[in-house]
Amino acid sequence: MPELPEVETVKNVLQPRLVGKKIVGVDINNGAVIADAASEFVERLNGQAFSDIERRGKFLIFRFASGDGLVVHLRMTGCLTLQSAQSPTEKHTHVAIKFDGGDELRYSDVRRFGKLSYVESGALEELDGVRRLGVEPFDVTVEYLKSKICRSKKPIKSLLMEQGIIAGIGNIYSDEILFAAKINPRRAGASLSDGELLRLCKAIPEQLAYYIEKNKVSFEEYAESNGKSYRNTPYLRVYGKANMPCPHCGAPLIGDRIGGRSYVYCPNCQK
DNA sequence: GTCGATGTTATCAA
DNA sequence: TTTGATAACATCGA
Repeated sequence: MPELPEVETVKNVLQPRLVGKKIVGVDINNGAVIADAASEFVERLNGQAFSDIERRGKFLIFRFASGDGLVVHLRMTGCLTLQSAQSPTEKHTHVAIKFDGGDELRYSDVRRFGKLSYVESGALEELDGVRRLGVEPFDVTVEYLKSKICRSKKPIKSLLMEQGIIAGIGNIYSDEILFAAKINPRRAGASLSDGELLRLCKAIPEQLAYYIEKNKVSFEEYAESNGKSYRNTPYLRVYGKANMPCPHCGAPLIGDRIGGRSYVYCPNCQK
């Protein structure tokens, strides 16, 4: 499900409620979502106290007072909620991290693509995936972007989704970014002019910041929807809107596929 | 019942 | 080098 704006929402919702909480137990219903052995995972989490939450790309990094950490990637359908231990559990809840106050952090994931990894202090950045990430979208410069894509024949949409170039952009927001920058998703990276690179470089942080803002939800609202309350989808301009009128020029938006991923663009506005 | 698609990513073959 | 298929898995809609 989530790309950077949604992961940012999860972080913002959980942060104030989670920091300071001490783990008194861990229930694992399905060890498939744990990177290492389940028993070891439980043992190491026990007694840890949360000190902070960070987001890096689409990864959530929970820091403990001990210096160790818990790294979570939600992939397609992963979901984290903080709930009372008494509240009914969803069908696909695989892990429950229990606190002394009687509530628990639950990880549910219908398709089980997501992963939870316990990481020792100092080894956080070396975790596979995290280690290979490119810059955060808010730190992209024209020079950086140019250096990464100017020799590539790959479609710019695919390049935007490469986590090793820019961390956090997926299928939805690559469509939205390219629409905002008025660039055809199929254009080869190497074919972009300096002017187009500039537009792209501006659109990347602007679009993500816009959708983070539109996605702000209260803790209660988030909990109520079992962590599925992503409120920014009504504001999407092209993703999932094939055949509907372009919000800019009114021409019908076109749906197509690149490398197995569907995308939508306006043939009139995006050259 | 079947097929295709779904917001992710690692890996492998051509 | 790069592109596409595949695999992990469950669910939904046509």
